[in-house]
Amino acid sequence: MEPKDYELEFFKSNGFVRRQCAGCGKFFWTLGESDTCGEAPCVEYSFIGRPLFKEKQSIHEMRESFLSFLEGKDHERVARYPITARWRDDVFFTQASIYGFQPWVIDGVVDPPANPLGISQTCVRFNDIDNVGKTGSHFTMFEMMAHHVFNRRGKEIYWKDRTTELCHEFLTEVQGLNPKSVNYSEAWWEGGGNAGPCLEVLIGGVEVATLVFMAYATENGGQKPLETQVVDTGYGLERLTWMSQGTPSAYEAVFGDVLDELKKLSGTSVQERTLAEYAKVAGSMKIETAADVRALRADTASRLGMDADEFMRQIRPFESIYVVCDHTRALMFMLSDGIVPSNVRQGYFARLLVRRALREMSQLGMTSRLADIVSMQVEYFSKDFPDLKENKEGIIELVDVEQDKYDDTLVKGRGIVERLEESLRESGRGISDEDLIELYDSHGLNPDVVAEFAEGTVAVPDDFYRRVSARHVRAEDEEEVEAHVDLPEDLPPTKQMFYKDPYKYKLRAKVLAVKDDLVILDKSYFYAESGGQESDAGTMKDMKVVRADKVGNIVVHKVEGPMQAVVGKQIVSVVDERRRRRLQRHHTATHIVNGAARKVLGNHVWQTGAHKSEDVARLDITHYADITPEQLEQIERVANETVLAGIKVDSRFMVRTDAERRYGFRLYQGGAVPGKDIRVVKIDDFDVEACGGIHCKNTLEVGAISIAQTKRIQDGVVRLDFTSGMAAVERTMALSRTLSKASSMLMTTADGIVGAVARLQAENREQRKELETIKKGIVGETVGELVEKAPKIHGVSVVRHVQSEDMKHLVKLAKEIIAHPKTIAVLASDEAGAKMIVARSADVDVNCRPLLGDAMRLVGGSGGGKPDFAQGGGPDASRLEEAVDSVMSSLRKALEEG
RNA sequence: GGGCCGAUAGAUCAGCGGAAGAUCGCCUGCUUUGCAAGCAGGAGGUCAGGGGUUCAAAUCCCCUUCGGUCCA
Repeated sequence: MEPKDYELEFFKSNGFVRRQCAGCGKFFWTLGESDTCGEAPCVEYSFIGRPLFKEKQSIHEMRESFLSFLEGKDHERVARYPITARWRDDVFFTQASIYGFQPWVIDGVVDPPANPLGISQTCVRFNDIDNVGKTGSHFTMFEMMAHHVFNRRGKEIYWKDRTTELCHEFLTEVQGLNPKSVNYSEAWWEGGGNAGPCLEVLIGGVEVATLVFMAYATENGGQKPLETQVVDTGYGLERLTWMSQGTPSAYEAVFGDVLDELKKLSGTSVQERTLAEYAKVAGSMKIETAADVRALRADTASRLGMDADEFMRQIRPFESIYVVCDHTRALMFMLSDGIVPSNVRQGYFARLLVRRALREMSQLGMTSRLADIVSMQVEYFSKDFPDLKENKEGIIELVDVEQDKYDDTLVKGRGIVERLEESLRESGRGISDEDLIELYDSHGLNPDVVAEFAEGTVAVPDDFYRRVSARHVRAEDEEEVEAHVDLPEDLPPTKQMFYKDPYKYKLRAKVLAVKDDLVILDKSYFYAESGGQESDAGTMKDMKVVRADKVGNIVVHKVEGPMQAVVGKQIVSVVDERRRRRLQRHHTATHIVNGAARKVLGNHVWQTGAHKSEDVARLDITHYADITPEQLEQIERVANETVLAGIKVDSRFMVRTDAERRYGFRLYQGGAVPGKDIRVVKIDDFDVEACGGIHCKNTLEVGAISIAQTKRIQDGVVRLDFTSGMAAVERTMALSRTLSKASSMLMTTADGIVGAVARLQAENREQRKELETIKKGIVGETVGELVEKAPKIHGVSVVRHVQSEDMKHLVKLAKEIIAHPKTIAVLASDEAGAKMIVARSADVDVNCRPLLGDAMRLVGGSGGGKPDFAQGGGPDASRLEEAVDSVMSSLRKALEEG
C-alpha cells in the first residue's frame, strides 16, 4: 500500500485534497473541509431525516438509475447471476458481483459477457445474520451494483481515474450529491488470492461503495501483477436507496410496500425519533456480539432519556418486522434460483431463514402463512426480476412445505419439553443449561421456544451459542490421498476422438509415453470416467485396457498383461463396444429422466449427482418430498414418450458465455464445468445441459427407460435408480423370472402372488397365536397338578420341576405357580446350558436370589433377579440336578429357620 | 462434509440388564341414547435389521438402514 497508488489524475485535476482522519488516522481524498474520514464511528450518520440526494428513490428506481447511467457511459447491462454459484465448486453462494466472473474470466480463460459491463448482482451472506433487523443496515440478502472492467494486456479499457470519475459523476450529477460531501478513503483490498488498492466511498457516515483495483495475485507471501487487471466496484444498492430517502433505517427505505403491509398486519407502531436515534447509535458502533447489541440498545435508550424496558418494548416488534422482510426477500431469490430447503449444504440456509422468520412472526403474534409474505415480496420485486413471477408457484410451494416441517418440529418439541419437565420435577430441579443446549442442538428448539413451551422459568446462559458451537469441534478432515502419477512433462493434450465420432471404436495411435502399466497415446477413443459416466474398457494389441483416467487433459490408459506398447510406435486400441453403448444410453437416459422429473415435479428440480454404469444408472435430484407412486409413473411415462419421440440429441462445444446467455444457468446440472468452451448437450427444448459425456445421437437409441426405485437420500434430495436399453430389457426379464419362480412356489399365477402372500401372512399370524395359546393351555393344565402334589415344607408348597424347555416358557410356568398362595417354584431346564428360576408367591418370606446364585455357581454361571423371582443359568448342564438339589436343601433350611 | 439425538402396538411415547406397558385410536357388549361421553371386556408387537458381551439383552457395545436436528 503506497501513497502513489492513490494519487489519481482525477483527484489532482479536480482539486481534491488528501487529508488524514483525526479519528482513525486513515488517509482520504476530498473536496470538503472535514477532518474526519466520513465513516462511522468517526462521524455520526448525517443523512437521517435529511437526505443527501436530490430525490427520494425506491430500490427499483435507484437500481435503474445506476444501470442506465452506466449504459449511457458505454457499459453493457448484464443480467444478474444466480444466488447459488453453480458454476463454482468452492462456494455455496454468490457473495459479491465479481463472483460471476470468477474464476474463468479473471483468469483470462473466458471472455467476459461484456466489457465494460454494469450489473446489479443479488448476493447473500450469512455471517452477520444475527445483526439483521437490529443494526439498521445489515441484510442477509443484498444487491451489489457494479461496473466491471477486465483489462487484458494491450487491451486496457479503463482503470483508476475513469472508475473514480464514473463513481463521482453518478453520485454528484445523477443523484445530486454535493461534491463536498463525499470522501474517498485509501484502503487495501485482499481476497480470493487477489489483492490491490481500493477506494472506499464515504457519504454521510456510511460507506456506500468500494472501488477495488485488482492488480496482484498473492503468492506465497509475495505479490505478482495479474494478467488481467480488474476493476471490481461494489455499490450498495440498499445503502444508496437509504441515503436518498433519509429514513431511520435502511430497512424502512428498501422494503417499501411489503414493510407497510407487515406493519399493518402486525399492528405495530413506534415514534420515528426512537428509530432514528437507534439507527444513529447503531451506525457509530462496531457490532459483533450479543453484548454489543445490548450495549447499543442501552445507549439509545439513555440518549432518548427512555427507560430501557420501555425502549425495548417499542423497538422489538420493529426488529422482528425487519427480520421477516429481510429473510423473506433472501428466501425468495434463493428458492427461485433453485435451492430446495434441506438439512445440508445450501438448503440448510434456506431452512434457517424460514425458521428464523417464523419465530419472529410468532413473536409479533402474526398468524399469516410465511408464504403469504413471500408472495408479497414476489409482487414487489417481480417488475425488475420477471423470473420471480415465473417461479412464484414453485417458491410458494417450497415455503409452505417448509413451514409445515417446522410446525411438525415444534409440535414434537412441545412434547419433548413437557416430558423433560415432568421427569425433572421428581428431582426438583429446572431445565439446565445443558438441557437447553441439547434441546437446541438435537431437536432444533432454541431457548426462547423452550421458554415458551416450559411451565417453569428458563434461564438462558449468555454464552449459549458459543457453547453450542463448542460441541461441534471439528474433527480433522481426512485428506483423500489421490493416487499420484508421475507423468513425463510436456505431453500434449490427448485428442479425444469420441467427440468427433462416438460410434467408432478402433483406432491406430502413436504411443507417447509408457509408465508401469500406464499408456499414453496422442489420440484415443477411450472415455475416462467423468461426469458420473464410468470409464471405457477395451483392448490395446493383446493387452486388456481396464480403465482410462484423465490427468489434466491427458488420457491415461491402465492396461493388464505384458506391456506391448513401445514409445514412438503406433498401436491399435479397440474400445469395448457393448460396454460403451450401454454407458452412452444410460447417459442420454439420465438427461431424459432429469428433464422428465423437472416437467412432472416442477422447476425446483435440479440434478445434484448422477452415476452411469453398464447395468444401472442413478440420478439424484432436488425435491422436497418423497416421490409418490403416481409421480413416478408419470416421470417414467414422460421419459419413455421422449425416447419414442425420436428427438435429435445435439452435442456441441460452445463458448461459455454464449451458452450461458442462450440457455441460462440451468446448464449447470452436473456442477461446475471448467474451461472456455463448454460442451452443450441439447435434447430439443426438453433438456439442455453442460456435459462432457458421450451421448446418443437420437433419443430413440435409448430404447426404453425403466425406473426401478426412488429413495430419499437426504432431506430435499431424491434418488432415481433406472435402466435403459438392453439393461432395461435384462432387468425386466430378470423380474419376470423372479415373478414366475415365486408364483410357482406359491402355486398360483403372477397376478395371484399378492393375494397368496397376504393369505400366507394371515395364516402365519394365526398359527403363531394358536401356538401360544396351546402352550399356555398346557401350562394351565399342569400347574394345578404340580402344586397339588408338591411337598409341603412348613406349609409352603415347593414345586420342583426339571424339563427341557426354553426360558420364556419357564417364566410363564413360574408365574402361574406362584399365583397360588403359599408356593415356591424351583424350575430348571437343560436346554442350551443350564437354566433355573426360583420364585415365590407374595405371602412367603424367602429371598430367592442368593439361593439361586449359590446354586448357579455349581453350573459355572450366575444369576440374579428380584427377591421373589430369581433367574439364572450356567454353561454346565451336567450338574443341573445337583444345583436343583442344593436349592431345595437351602430352601428347606431357610423355611425352617423362618 | 462433520457433530448430536432418535427408531417399542395404528398414532404419541414410557420402560434402559432379570415377567412387553401407558394414553389416544380400533373392535364387542352395557349404560345413556340428541351428541360428546361413561362403564366392562377384547384385538393389536420379528421392541428397525445384523453381529457381539452376558447365565440372561427392548435395555450394554459395534455395524447397517431409516428419521430428526445443529453446524460448515
